[in-house]
Amino acid sequence: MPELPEVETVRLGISPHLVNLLDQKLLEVSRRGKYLLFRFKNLTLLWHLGMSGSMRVLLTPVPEKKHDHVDLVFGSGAVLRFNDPRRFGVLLATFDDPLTHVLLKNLGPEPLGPELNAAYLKAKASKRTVAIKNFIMNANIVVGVGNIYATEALYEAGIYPEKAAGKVTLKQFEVLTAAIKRILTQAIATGGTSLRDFVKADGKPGYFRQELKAYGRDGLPCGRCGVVMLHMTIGGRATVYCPKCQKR
DNA sequence: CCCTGAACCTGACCGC
DNA sequence: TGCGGTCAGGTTCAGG
Repeated sequence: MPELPEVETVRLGISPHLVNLLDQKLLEVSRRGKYLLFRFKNLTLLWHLGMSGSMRVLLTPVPEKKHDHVDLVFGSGAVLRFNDPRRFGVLLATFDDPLTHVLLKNLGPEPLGPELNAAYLKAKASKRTVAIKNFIMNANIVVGVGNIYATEALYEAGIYPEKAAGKVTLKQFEVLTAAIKRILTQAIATGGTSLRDFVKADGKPGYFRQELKAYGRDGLPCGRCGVVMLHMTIGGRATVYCPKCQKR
């Protein structure tokens, strides 16, 4: 453990660069994939919620709860409080263009923009043997499609989740692309999916859970054909599918 | 380069 | 009530 001289050396080294650095306006909160970007004049905070992170805006003081890890305190007195039981979340500052940061530079296109389309996915999937579910969950291919929404999108598109990405047809990618965009858009509109931990900034859960048609419905009848939905594990993640509606 | 599986961490839940 | 095993919304990394 560093002793006093080492601590003092650190203090002298960092102070000239950092004093007053954070005493500035938050200009914008944007998003790239699942990363939140808090843009200030001289730096950007990159903040990822991991598996279990959530953020609350507190306008009046509130006692800390278990797994509250970070407060971002504003001049107004408002506090942005970060809670993350599993601690897979990430918070770091970058002083360069955040989009060139190692965590962001290799990310694929945003799913709701025109860059995500069937032709793009078809080209990227060429010759690849990985399951289509893993493929669309790969942030280097397209960002923002996690286990819930990959499961839902493949169900809606009628594609067997373990089908090799390279064997998915252009027509299937057209249907899949439309499904991803529709599902993500609707999930955003309903505040996301709350399974246990997740709450919105106002402390309330999201309501997309009641719209889920595949995720978590193994053993229940398919809403389209009535056949019992099945469970499988792909890439270590739970996957639910309809054996009749989802084509291999 | 691609693919797979393990690792990171804590808590909830289930069966015994 | 307790214990052990399993599982969970994401991402990175080692090894083949």
